[in-house]
Amino acid sequence: MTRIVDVARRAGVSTATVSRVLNGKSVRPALAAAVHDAVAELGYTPDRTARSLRRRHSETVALVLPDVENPFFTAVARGVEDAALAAGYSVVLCNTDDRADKEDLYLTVADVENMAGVVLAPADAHPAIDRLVERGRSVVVIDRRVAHDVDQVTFDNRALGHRAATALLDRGFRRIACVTGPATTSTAVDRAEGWRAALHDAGLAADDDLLVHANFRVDGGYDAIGTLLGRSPAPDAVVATNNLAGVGVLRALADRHGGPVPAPAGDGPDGPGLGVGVIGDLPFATSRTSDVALVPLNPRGLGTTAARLLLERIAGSDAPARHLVQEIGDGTDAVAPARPA
Amino acid sequence: MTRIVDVARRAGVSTATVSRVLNGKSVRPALAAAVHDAVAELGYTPDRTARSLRRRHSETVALVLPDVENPFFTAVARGVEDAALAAGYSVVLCNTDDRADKEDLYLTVADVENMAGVVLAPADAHPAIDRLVERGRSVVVIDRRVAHDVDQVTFDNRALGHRAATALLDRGFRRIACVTGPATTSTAVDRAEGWRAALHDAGLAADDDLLVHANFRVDGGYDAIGTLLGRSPAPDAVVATNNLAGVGVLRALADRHGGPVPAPAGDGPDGPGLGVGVIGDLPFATSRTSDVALVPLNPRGLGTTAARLLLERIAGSDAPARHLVQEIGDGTDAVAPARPA
DNA sequence: TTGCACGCTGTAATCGATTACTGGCAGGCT
DNA sequence: AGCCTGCCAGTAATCGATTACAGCGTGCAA
Repeated sequence: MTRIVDVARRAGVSTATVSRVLNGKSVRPALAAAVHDAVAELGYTPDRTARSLRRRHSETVALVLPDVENPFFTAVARGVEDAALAAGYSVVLCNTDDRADKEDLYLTVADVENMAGVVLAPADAHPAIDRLVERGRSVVVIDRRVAHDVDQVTFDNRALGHRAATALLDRGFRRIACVTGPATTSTAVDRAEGWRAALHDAGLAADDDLLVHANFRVDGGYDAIGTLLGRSPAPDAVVATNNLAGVGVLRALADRHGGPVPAPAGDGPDGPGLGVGVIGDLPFATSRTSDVALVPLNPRGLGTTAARLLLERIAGSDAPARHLVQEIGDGTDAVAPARPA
Repeated sequence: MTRIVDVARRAGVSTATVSRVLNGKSVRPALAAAVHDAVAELGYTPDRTARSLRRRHSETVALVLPDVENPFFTAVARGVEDAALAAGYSVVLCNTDDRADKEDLYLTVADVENMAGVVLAPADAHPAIDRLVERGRSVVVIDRRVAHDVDQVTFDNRALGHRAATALLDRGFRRIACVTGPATTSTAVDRAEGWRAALHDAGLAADDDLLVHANFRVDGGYDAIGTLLGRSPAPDAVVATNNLAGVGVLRALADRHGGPVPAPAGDGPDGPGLGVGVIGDLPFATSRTSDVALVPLNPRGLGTTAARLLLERIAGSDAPARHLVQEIGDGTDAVAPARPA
């Protein structure tokens, strides 16, 4: 292992000078050149651990997610990883299973490991990030809004719900149900609100019968179809407000009578078909998705945006906390400042 | 930040004693108790960075994967994470996109970051792990076999291929094609070999026409169906040797005539249906999977097994390199030693 | 009683990079 | 000439935990 002293000796300078050259402080050109030569000859890379000890923070960021097995979050992870890596940071991945206690654990780990920062998709509306923030660690919250005064990046969830419902309205459906997540998550609530607003805008009632608070997993969507088909009158279409609920809905329909229908007229042989709208992407769909009204998201963009904010904080920005809205149009990753609440 | 000296002062002992208590060396019980009290009162946690500097390796393991967006690998990641976390290690995730250059980069990062070890699903048969091994870092290779003398955990891929083909034979199919991955990966080759053997065992010819070397992604499976339907005589069923190729196959069939058929008799309205067998799981399938002959895997078990081996190495085991075969029966994570090659 | 061995504890060195502080030198000003 | 300023480079302190080494006390044997 070559150390900084080896480089210093070889270049005929002090370790301080080597350090300065490597960190871009001003040094006489001749010495800088000698240092660079020595570094190249010895193949020297600074020891990250020693550097972290001295600098009091590491070059690692934590990405704390409810569920890495959800393709939405894996895409987020890719985005974070891309941006972080380009800046020389590594990403450690942490799964909370949507449980506050595991989340706390990981946030503590991030703290005692002196990680440079945390990107957090919180399990509930009150993540334990205050201590981290007080200690000067950078934190960016994504996907779900929280009341804390930290940087946040979310989608315009109300607009997403509105758009999904409108797409089904445009296809001619009239009695449109909504399968959303727990009422405790802002994402679930906001998307459902958008759905409701779209129905109102179309002059239709958003019957409470038609709103199901399930969970954001496959089984939630699956079971919700059972519930909804028991309503009378039954809906003629359903909006699933996230990808996994959408998978569950589609699988339930496939198990019953062959899948979603593109328009109200298209009754299948096994009963009246349901139209389906899904907020999110279905990268592993095993059926035709052209009959589904998809409102694609841009989770990877969400990840890169969050990482960018985080890196700015790590670099020392002390601007007031920002709340960005991740744009989704056509997979670009443009970002708009949040509407004033 | 409370440091070890604070604890030492409070307990009225030296830092050496505190360290020894915390690391389980023998210390007079009275002092140990005092240290424990002080630790509890101050809420002390040792600084991992400082510890890593001194111990010359960190408490982090790298998990280097071709593609975290593939549900198979995310499940592997969960397994590794569970086991590593239980042992107090963090996991950093690295995406190689199946490219050797990115893989090299990450392996180098793992080295210069003094990571305790690496779990690697290699992009090709010759990962650059020799330098890591020489430097005494622990390495476990998973999923694909390599010629290096390191611990490896794989599935019995030949048996998997055999089983998938046999399942289709049992359903009455006779002209069974195979869509597998690049001929450069042992996994793709072995599974195809199993497919071929099953046909031979049934007294059928494994026509070269029916073996497609695609890639292990969705588009590979999708396009392969186009190729196979152009053969004459066309196959009556197809084995996809990994999950994503399976997704592609199913989606291609859905786009053409409504999906897989459970048996050769079941011609659909839009043409002769194909039977489908898939090695792997389809957690995000949006169609009925009961018509698909699934050979489920146990990627999470693969991950925990690999992590277990890795942790043993990190703890200092210098047993000869092991090659384990991950069992898949019923989702358990039992492990058998490899058959002698 | 003296000597030796053993076991526990404390002091201080160590891991490797960063950086506060000090000192030297050059150039400009009075 | 004498003084001050500013720039640059080197020395050494520093981050916090671990551990080699030394010292001390106890107990046993001669």
